[in-house]
Amino acid sequence: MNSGETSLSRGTLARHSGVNSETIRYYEKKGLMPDPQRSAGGHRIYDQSHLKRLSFIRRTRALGFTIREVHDLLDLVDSEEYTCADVRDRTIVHLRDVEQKLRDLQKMKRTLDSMVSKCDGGLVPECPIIDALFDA
Amino acid sequence: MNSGETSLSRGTLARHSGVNSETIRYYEKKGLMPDPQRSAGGHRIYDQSHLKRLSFIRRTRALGFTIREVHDLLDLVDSEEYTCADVRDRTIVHLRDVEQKLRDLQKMKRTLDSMVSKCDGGLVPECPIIDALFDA
DNA sequence: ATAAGACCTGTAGTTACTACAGGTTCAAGG
DNA sequence: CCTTGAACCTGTAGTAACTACAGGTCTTAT
Repeated sequence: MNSGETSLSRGTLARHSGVNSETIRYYEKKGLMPDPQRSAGGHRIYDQSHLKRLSFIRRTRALGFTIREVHDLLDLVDSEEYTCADVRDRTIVHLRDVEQKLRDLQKMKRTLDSMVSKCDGGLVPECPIIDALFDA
Repeated sequence: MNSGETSLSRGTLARHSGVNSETIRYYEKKGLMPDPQRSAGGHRIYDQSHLKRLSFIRRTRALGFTIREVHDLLDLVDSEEYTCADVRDRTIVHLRDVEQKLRDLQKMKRTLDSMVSKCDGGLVPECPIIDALFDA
């Protein structure tokens, strides 16, 4: 059995995804991760698709999306029962949000870049970083 | 008095920054916001610089940085006592993080863009969005 | 066969807010 | 000047999203 399918324990999934193993249980309870298969003794059994899903959740959370929003994004994937118009509307909301985050990060990157390049061993230059990043 | 300086109450600062007014108190307790001036009766008095700082905090938190990390970024601004090498090292750490977040967001934006453009009124197309966004 | 280590459930603690209770101050209208 | 209602004060309690622990069971390498 299990020729091409690698099965993973919760701990292994945790190590591979970078998500704390307790958090995996938490995501299951919150409905972000599906109830997985179980061994005869009750241990959770995961596969590659769970790893992808969990990595997606980790990165999306790290970008500041709430659990609710991640759930929403995953619904776009999981469900076949929305109309295309629904999906488009929901997607556009997230897209606006993503675009704003992108602009903010680009500003931040430019400022950090310029700080790094200005620093050449002396004392701290005058860095009105807040002004540069976010004018009011 | 107060010719060019507009002074702001906590509520006004909250409305202008988009940060909950209770959260302003919280940030003060955590040392992200400075102890502000007080009126004779004890009310907090803010100015334009507080507004900038608070907006910075809000956006940076929305990008998934922890309070600790925001504190760290603000330290780069506030302090004159670090050497330039210190600042550069700390900045580079954040820069790597920002660059990863940028890559993730760009992937997410591309996928959302393509979802929106594919949707033209029918049913949901097959969207293996997780695969598209984050291959394992 | 057995013992260390990973897993099980349920619960309690932490971080980052957010809301409320009970009282004081401010500022606009009379 | 006085009132009165909104906004503010402090301290504390509640929520979201984890994270850790306690006490017991299962797995797996020897």
